[in-house]
Amino acid sequence: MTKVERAIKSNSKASIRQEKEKIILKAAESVFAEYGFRGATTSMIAERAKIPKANLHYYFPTKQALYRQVVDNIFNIWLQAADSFDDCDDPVEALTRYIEKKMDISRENPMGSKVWANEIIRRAPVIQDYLETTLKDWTESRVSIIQRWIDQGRINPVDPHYLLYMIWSTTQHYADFNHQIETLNGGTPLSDKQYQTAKDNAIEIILKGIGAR
Amino acid sequence: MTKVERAIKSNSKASIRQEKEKIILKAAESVFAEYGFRGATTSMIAERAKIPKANLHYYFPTKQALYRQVVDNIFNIWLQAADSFDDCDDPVEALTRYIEKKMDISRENPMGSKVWANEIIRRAPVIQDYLETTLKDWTESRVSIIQRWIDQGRINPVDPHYLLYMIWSTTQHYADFNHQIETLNGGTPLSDKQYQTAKDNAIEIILKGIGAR
DNA sequence: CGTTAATTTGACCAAATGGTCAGGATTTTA
DNA sequence: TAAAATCCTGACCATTTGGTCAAATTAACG
Repeated sequence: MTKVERAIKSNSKASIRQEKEKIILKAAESVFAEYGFRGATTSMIAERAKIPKANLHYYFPTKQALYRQVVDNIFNIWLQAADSFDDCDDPVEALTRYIEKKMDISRENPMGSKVWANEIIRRAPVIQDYLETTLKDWTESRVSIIQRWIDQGRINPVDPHYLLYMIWSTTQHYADFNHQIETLNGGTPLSDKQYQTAKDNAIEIILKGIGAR
Repeated sequence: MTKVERAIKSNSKASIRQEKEKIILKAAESVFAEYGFRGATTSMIAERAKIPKANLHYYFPTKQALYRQVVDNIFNIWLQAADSFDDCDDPVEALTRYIEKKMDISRENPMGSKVWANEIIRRAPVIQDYLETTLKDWTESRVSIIQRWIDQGRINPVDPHYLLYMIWSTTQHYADFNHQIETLNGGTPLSDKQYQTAKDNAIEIILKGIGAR
């Protein structure tokens, strides 16, 4: 009995679409992550989702539409992490939380991060509007917060932009380059303990690096 | 008079191959950077090199061969940066030099960095052997050096691997994600001055972060 | 039930793809 | 200058690609 068959059993037609879209999106995410938009093929995605290609096109009429959906989901996850920066006015706590959250996302959703990386490398044909609006606004507001910390003498004077880039790159590296890290780790993925150490090290170096602790 | 025509003038048949291969490789690098191996097409590369596709296939019989050549060139650049880590036993100077060199490479050769990123994201189908031999050996030897610094109390105890990953990610981010950075910078690339600041910030935060200064 | 609506899929298509090739142009060499 | 070697390219080809469609299957509902 397949997942879909089980879905049919449990809730039938109503949930079959929901269930299948989820399966397709997951398959699509991993194929887009690995090959980028152009390099990905709808038959690869269909194969990975274990459905005929024609069925895939029943749910998502075009490759574009499917890709768009995948990217939207990723952006929502990104926004989740963004929230963890709020909530707190203390630089140590705010940055610790943010870095932790981003590291967790890299571990739990590496494919999403890779799709994002591919998008940016291709000069963001699909998400350019996000970058210019949501991302830009969020960044500017965070830059202000960090600048205030600097003005208050709570952290050293560094350009907040480059601090953010450092956090983004360091954390996302564990998703985008996990294959390289795995290879250097003797061919096995980082254990939970190793990953915790990586996380601690990242937080430690960055916080100490800006004189926050 | 085209570049090639000039090449013919200056040295003729002997250098024409050399000259054209360079043009093709440069075009190929930028297309592979943008679309990955699968997503790139030989006609796109030919178009960007301003030659007929058949001519491209005269110099590089297959897309694979062309890609291999591009990746080899990039790896050589990588090795260049690797050298700058040697020469010196002082952590501050060695790391400063290394980070500087990597930042310079990101600025001067962003396409190469992107091809590398694509390769890793694709699980290194072409360069896996490099990762397991050259990169692994280099990394292990650098890890030993860093560990010695720690044992000597010259820097704080951090896992050297994660320190290296941080350096790689931070520096390469300025190449791989330069479009995002540009967008957040108001649509214009970082000026030389801004780039210098980014470089200084990266060095400052990392060195202070590990207690080296 | 039986009718309607949603889902599934094999067969198909036009366009794009990596690559070939014959024959022409240019340069080198004897 | 002749012929050998290298370089160039329009036309071509088999395969792959994104996407369609009609017909079949399954579920929903009165």
